[in-house]
Amino acid sequence: MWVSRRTDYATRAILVLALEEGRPMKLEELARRTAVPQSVLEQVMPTMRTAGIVRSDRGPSGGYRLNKKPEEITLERVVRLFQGQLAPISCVTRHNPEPCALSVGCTMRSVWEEVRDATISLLAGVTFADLAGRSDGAWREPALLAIAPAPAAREPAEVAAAG
Amino acid sequence: MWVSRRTDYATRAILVLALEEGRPMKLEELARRTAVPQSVLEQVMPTMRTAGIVRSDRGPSGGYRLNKKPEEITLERVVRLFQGQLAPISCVTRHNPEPCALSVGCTMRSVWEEVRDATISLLAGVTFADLAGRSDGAWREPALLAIAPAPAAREPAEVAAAG
DNA sequence: CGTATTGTTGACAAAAACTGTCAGACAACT
DNA sequence: AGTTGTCTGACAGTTTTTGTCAACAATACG
Repeated sequence: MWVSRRTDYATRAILVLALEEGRPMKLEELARRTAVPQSVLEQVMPTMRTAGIVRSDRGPSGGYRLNKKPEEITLERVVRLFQGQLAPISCVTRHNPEPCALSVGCTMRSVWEEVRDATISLLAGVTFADLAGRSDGAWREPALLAIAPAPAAREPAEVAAAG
Repeated sequence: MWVSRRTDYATRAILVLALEEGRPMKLEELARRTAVPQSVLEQVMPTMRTAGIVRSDRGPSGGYRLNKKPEEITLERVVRLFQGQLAPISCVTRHNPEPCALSVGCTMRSVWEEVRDATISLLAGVTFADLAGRSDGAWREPALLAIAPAPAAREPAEVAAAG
């Protein structure tokens, strides 16, 4: 039910690039605009380059650009890249699901499959052109990025299940 | 995008109890029927008891029973209990979301909210009466549980994002 | 009462995942 | 050649997850 930080970072980066369509953006600027540590983007961006989502040019006047049109990049694509399998549990991944300890008649399976499919179809239906459209300006203000990131507190809802 | 093992275990346990409606089931039997390590169920079941989902009786002839009718227990309830916040990212939890580093105009936020809501409404729409209905027999065969559980391998899909 | 049976609790260890940092290699442009 | 910028892998600290265990509390039954 949770998306890793790198996934979050990646989507932000693509969104910024989509808004800046065309102009190559340096890692340093991209990091600033997305409020992501540059050292992490150093890892994230090459992964997306390998996947064909962005292209990069080295040297002065280099930087990152989208390698496709924003409307061709779905959120699912990006999430998948960093998140791995989208299934909520290992016995219902779409490709080679792990054999279930309760293989025959594992009833829960069908529900997890539904959750998976709902998530996937939602993510697959959103492109970065859509997102850029929703964005409208606010992102372009570097001043807004000055807010300090709060430390993440991620506690279970009601009772601690673990000791 | 992933559900913890304990969440999985908990749902299995409730399902088995729903199928056995009425009869109290000992931890040991429950563990066997769900293929869950007993020592883990020792943690999971009391949590569900505290939450009012099951009741327990000690002593000989004791064990666990559902504390509500299966149709009153939604999957969301159980998942929430162990999974904590269902939002895919910390700035979009329904209750006190963490302030976003890009608070104003954080475009991604709306999508994560959609993912969250889709997941929640799906989980909230499924009760354990439904699940028990889907189950139909297969679960009742202890023989089917003999299959050894495979070690979980949970790797990113395409390119390793981390070193 | 006492004993066997069963759930309860908290501490704990090992493993895995996540996050962020860094240094040095490599490529392209001037 | 030098400068700018990307690429890669190793790495350390932290947090989460997973499972185990032992001591404890309550109930049933003789």
